[in-house]
Amino acid sequence: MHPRGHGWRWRGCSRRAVRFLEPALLLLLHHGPAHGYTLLERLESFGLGEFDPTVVYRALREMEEQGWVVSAWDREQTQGPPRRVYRLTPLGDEVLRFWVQDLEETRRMVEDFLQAYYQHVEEHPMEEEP
Amino acid sequence: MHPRGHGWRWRGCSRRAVRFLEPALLLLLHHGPAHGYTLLERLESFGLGEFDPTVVYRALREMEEQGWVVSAWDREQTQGPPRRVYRLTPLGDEVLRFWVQDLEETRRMVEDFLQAYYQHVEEHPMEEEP
DNA sequence: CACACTATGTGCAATTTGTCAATAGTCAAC
DNA sequence: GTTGACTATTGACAAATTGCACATAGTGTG
Repeated sequence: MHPRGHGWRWRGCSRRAVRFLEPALLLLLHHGPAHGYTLLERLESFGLGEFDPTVVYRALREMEEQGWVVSAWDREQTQGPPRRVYRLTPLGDEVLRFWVQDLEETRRMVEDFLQAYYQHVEEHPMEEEP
Repeated sequence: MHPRGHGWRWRGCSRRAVRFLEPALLLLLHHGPAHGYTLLERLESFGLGEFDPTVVYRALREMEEQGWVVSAWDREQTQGPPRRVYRLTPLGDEVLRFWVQDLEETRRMVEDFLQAYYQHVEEHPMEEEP
């Protein structure tokens, strides 16, 4: 059974993947330059769900505004229209390291939360309804 | 050093990959009924950062709309104006269990990401700038 | 040329989040 | 008795985020 239909909107769940988008793109670009369309595919094989192309392209353009990546047009080796090839900048590399620190902290938070949950339900296995 | 000033936004802590507010409130209410103001304080002692009161109260009202909690006014044992005491419903209890499953999945994602990162930087310790 | 696939982009509505300010009761001190 | 500090909740609106529908355009195949 799924909590939809009980008023569960699945927020935070469908949205969760989006929160990983920027760090995931930075990490993929740490492997080497790439263009949006392949990044889109690699993201999915990354364990996160599917992404709307628009969202990915937009994220890349915003990351370029921030100076985390730079892009150049590639009109050559393409099986379609020209494509924009993104490359990580030193700043982007730095930002990726900060993201990693942040995810470490997040991991601790998730673990603390889950531990608190399991410990509590262990001590209070049945909840009496008043 | 913090990446502010490099275009990194980091307002509050909103860009964190995981949002804990709702599951944390559900877990706190699993301990027993409580009103917003104390939940606000307990959230902070929970290891998560500080929360804006408005955000917490709003979350509680929305959770009530969803039927995860119910509230009643308490005009008695108060050191101030009447307060709204929230209590977890059976549905809220169920939703908490789904949140826990979701956080387990999130934990796996964070761990996979971090592992991919560390593995990659280990194999490519220095990035040459072209 | 019609069609599938590659590749990127615009624009806008809907939702979510942040913030500022308002209201209001209790208590203690002055 | 009123000023100020703390308790407690809410409203309204701006700003940011996200989803989605659609637009554009090149390449290769039958």
